[in-house]
Amino acid sequence: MSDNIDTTEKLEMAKTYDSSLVEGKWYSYWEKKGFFHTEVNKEKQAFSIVMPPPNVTGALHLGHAMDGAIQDILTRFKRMQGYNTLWLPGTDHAGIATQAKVEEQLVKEGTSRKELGREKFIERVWEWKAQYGGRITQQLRRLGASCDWERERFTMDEGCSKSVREAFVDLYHKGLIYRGNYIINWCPKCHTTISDIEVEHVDREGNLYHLRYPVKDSKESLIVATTRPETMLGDTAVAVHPDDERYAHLIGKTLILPLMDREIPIIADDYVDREFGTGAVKITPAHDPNDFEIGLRHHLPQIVVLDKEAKMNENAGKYQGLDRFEARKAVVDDLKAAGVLVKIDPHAHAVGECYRCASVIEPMVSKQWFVKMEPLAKPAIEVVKDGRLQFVPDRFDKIYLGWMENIRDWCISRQLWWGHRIPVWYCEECGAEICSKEDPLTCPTCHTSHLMQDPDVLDTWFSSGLWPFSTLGWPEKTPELKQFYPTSVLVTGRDIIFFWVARMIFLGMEFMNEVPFPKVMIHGLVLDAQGRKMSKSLGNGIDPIEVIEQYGADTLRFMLITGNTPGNDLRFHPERLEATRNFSNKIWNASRYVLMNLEDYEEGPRGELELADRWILSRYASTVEKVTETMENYDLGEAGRLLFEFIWNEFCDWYIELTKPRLYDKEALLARHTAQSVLFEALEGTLRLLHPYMPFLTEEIWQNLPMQGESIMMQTWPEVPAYQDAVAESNMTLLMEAIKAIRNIRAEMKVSPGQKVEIMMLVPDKVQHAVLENGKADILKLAGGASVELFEEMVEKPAQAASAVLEGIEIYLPLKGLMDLDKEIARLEKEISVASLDQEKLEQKLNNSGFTNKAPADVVAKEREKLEGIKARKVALAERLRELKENV
RNA sequence: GGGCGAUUAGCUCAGCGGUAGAGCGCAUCCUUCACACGGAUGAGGUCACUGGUUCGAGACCAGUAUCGCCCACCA
Repeated sequence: MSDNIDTTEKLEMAKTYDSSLVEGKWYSYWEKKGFFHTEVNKEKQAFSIVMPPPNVTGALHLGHAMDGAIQDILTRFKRMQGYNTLWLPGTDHAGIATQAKVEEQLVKEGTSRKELGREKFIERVWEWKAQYGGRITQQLRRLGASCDWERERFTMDEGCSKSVREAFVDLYHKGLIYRGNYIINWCPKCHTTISDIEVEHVDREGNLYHLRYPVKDSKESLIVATTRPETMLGDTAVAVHPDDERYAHLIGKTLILPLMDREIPIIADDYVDREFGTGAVKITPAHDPNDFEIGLRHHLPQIVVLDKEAKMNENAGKYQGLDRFEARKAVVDDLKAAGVLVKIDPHAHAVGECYRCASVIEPMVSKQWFVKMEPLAKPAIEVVKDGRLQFVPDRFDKIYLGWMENIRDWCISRQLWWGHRIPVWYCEECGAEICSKEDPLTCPTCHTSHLMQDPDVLDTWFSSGLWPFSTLGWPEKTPELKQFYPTSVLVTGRDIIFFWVARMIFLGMEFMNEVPFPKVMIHGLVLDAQGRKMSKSLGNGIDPIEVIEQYGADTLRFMLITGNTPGNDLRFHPERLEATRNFSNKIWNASRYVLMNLEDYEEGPRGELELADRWILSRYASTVEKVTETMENYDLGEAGRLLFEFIWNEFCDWYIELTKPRLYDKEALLARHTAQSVLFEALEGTLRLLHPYMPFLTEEIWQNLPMQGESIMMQTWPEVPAYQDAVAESNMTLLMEAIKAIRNIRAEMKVSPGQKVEIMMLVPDKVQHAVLENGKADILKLAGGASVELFEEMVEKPAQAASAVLEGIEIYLPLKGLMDLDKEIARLEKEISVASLDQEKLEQKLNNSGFTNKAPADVVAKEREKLEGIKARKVALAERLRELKENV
């Protein structure tokens, strides 16, 4: 036990649970005791999860909180089940985001990245990381995350960097990484390329400009339609469909490109859609992905007309220096003046925007590094198809496969400074390209030392794609890698399936020749109350830390996990926080009750179990079984719901109430001890079941129970006890039904709560009779009776009495002078009509020979039984009604 | 242009082949020694629509509508 944490302190018996008083205490206790840490242990089966590394620049948001809660629940669950459990945390260097953050800071200081220079700048980023990078991991601790902080990793730490280097060099030598001039997505604001999935397509209102290009040496002309007239400056052809009769005679002819006075050919290509626009497309190979492809097919020149700022460059003639949107206006004006502009139609189309800064992306031909995807995608597709890797829920299989099957090469070079530098050097003397794990000193070809490293860094996702094994020591064959790879399950949001999950799968297959995880548990997004994504620009974000401070981490966790189904988005409703907090408080108070009555508890054999004891133990056993099963199936919401129901509706509402007479009777030693013992067992076991969901609350309570052991989190997961007792469950149901019926009459007849009434019950069935006879005391207490009298038969039924008719049982509350007879008559009539409806439906069903012939025999028998019950009940009700009417 | 998800009580969501459920909200009552962040009782649903499969369908199939989200090179 740690010096500054006193866990022997007696439970503060406050009526309301105050999470803020206990959460910090327990977290540092767990961490100091080393409960989160795992060593390799070949004797035990492993369970491992790698945490999706949040950006170092980030602050915890509700998405992280949900993601973390799920992983922590699974981790705590498996740890208690006895697995050698590792939840490996870490953060991501997040190239663009981090660089931008530090650049912002530099601007405030009146300097800039360029002024500082590359080396100094990177130093500054590391300083920044040292200072602020721990925020998000501290926040994860607030959530209760039981990850192994001793193994915390960072995508740019030494080990991960070594993995990145290894992976790059290996892929390079296999020919799976190449450099070349291709069309890429350029962000003019971030000044870097971004990959295809980092481009967000947004529908925008724009125009379709129709331009007339004159045919050389002819009076004819060709009208093309374009949404981006300024790119005409880089046109190197116009394409028409090969079978388009309108233009067949023009194919092979030459056009004069207006404004530029350049000659460009008319070519034929299948790509052209005859229906769209005029059926003639201007081709700008350097600035459009399709045009680029067409350009390759027809060997067209590529004329880049934009620079890195998306301003027109020297190839744009007099437009040089204009921003692309200014250039558009200028070009359109000039085209209009030249009589080339035929018309402008409004036209909505998708514009690519930078996922980060929302600038319009410029497709551009540029020399970049790419990962060749086809060979890597193949095994990554197979493992999902043959089930070696499964998405939970499985509908995400299709989404993943659809993407993987249509994947294009991955542009991995970024024009940033913060990130993993591309391990390629160019010889300034002979032009040789050297890719190596060790920094080369001389050129292997010409042996000079004039080498220059490629200035670019790698896409952040390249390093996170190696995360499941780079964090375990790869490329070294470490014991950790051996025990914990493949990891057991990956938990992440559906928004990064392509960015991250897919990359881990194909990189895992390539380097480990094994899936990185057999299961991927995909959860939805946390939306605001209106169902919108939470975002900075909308200002609708909720800070999980504020929620934790107000309601407690347990409440936040439970709320985020329950109330929806796996894979679906969750709307954030503050009212649900209150409801969940009330649940925490309910558990707290139920435990208070148990603890208050456990002061003199000593272990020892129980006396005879009462019905309620057998019932709650049976219900507890069934809860252990179902909770375990649903958790094994990753259905955490359902398991949470089961716990909620058991704790509140069964343990609190019924069992606790039923133990009171025994607990408050200090004379009945054995009976009291028995109740104590059962209460204790059910509560303690339930706390263990609940611990993964509500680690702090359960620890606080558990530490106050007369238990040996350092922490609930290190206890074993409950086995299903052999307490199942169908008889007890059905007898208890009968008793509860009777009590509820009496309560109902009292409420309906407006009998004041203080008013004790005589209760008479007609119970001909011997078994039922015995059950209710034994339950007399409970009925008195829970239904507010002055006396309970049971009859096997009743010659004369009480006249002025309200009644309830259950199946086989009639209950009478003589309320002479207290009741409104008309009201009671009306009540009975209503019940009879409801019963008649039920009877009618059942009879219809049973008269249907299709049903009786084809439905399973037990279903038919059950329906018959039901009908008999209803009939008998109806007879009793009618009888009762008749008697009452006679008395009016 | 494809794909996915949602459509069930006023609200938020479970249920996924055998007579509709929870939480919140609402109504009435209750400050009894676990809890008013509570207890008791109750009201409230032709399970979006149309067909089909089945003895039987919120539940399975086909389609329609509305909303949301992904993906996509029609300039």
